[in-house]
Amino acid sequence: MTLADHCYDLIRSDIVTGVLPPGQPLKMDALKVRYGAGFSPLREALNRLQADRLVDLASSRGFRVSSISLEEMWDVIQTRILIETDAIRKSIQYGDDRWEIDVVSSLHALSLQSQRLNELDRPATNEEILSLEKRHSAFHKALIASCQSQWLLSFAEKLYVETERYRFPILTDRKLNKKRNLNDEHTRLANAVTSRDADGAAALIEAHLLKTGETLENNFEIIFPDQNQLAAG
Amino acid sequence: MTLADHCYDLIRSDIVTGVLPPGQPLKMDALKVRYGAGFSPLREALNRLQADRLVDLASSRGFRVSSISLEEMWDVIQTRILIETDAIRKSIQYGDDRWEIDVVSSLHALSLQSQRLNELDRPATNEEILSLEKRHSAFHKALIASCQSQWLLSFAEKLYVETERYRFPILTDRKLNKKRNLNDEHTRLANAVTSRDADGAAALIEAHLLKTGETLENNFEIIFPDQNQLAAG
DNA sequence: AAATGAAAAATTTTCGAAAATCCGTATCGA
DNA sequence: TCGATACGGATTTTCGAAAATTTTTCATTT
Repeated sequence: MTLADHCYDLIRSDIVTGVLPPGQPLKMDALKVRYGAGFSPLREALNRLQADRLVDLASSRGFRVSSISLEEMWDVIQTRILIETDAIRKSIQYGDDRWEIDVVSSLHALSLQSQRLNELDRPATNEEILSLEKRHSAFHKALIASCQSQWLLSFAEKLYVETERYRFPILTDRKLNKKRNLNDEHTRLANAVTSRDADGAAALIEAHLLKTGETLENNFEIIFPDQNQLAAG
Repeated sequence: MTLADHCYDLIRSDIVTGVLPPGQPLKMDALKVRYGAGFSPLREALNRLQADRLVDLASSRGFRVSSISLEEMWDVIQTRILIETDAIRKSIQYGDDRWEIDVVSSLHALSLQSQRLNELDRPATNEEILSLEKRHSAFHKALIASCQSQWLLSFAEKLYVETERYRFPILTDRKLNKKRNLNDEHTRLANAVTSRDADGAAALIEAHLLKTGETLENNFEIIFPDQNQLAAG
């Protein structure tokens, strides 16, 4: 892995976790210090992130973390529904044993960590939440992995990351209580997959994403005060 | 516009027109000479093109033009159908007068150039074909322009460019006769749009893209001998 | 006071040299 | 003969200085 790859991962993670907040200008000198790399790998990473719509680039005016808004969040959710319902149908159509096994095992990995964090008598550490998030991402990826379309997969990946920008800060906020039982929804999804029920799986994904959107909307103002409509500025 | 932006445009155009053929390794020194720029802007451009899936990057092994295949072409077409049918529905739902006018005027611009090239008693120049292609792209963009989803628009743009990789070499090959009357299909699309017929427009887009896919498939072997399955190598 | 514009400061962008890495070839030992 | 390994050239990747650009400051004019 090159330095540019490494910078890409680090900056992307900092944007998703909110360490680099929406709208934040990204000055090259500051980035150099923070990520311990020269101009070249940093600029390569930023150019990739621009293609992911995670940073904005204004000619000769540098990079900044792209803004967020409720409108944009619903755009991502709606587009995810379009992409992922199609991808899960194809995945169910083409998937083999190996794929089914991956779905089941990634679900189990996710529920183990989910359970573990639920039973904690203290707030979860950032590391524990990152591990949960990693398994959550892996499960969602597994569901559509055998759709046989590299384009759908790449779009789904980008959209997923963008939703995490809205979701991650909710996970780490200890004041918010997360009543929603995701385990149930995830299990039903995996069941639809193993019984090769394409219509059912598509409907479950859609419901799951709509519910996610509502959760994100309900917490948006609390987590991101005054961030809405920032794009208009 | 920065040098990096300019390099991006030039290299992207060279990939789409086939000047840089699929699979071609892109050596930095050669690019430096060809595009008259230093390492930095070139590498920035290549990193963006990688996100567009137009070039592949193997860690420390440099860039190469990404391969093409019939399989990949159908993946692009199928994904375009998914994205563009949804986008045109939303576009019809949200579009105002300005949008309708843009559709009509971009259709007219396209048919003017199309007519002009048809009536030529000599083969069209590369420049004339590039102008046609520009208007074709503008028309397709206009149809979905008011869908109100930046994500759909950015996906549609990337997919469109990728299809042009298969289509452009057919346009410039003087031996192939292009019987297909695109004007008719485009006019019907514009009509569906101005009569706000979402189902009709979606069906027309789908048919249009499927037909395009068939044309590309029929000409693939002639234009790209031995290119298929290159990805496997 | 507001607007203009020139000079200075801050910042981004670009360049080519230097470091790191890869790839083909030759050499060695089993 | 085959496989492993070391060498050298080719190539990519990274670095920081230099050039270009934007932003800020501040004096001057209207």
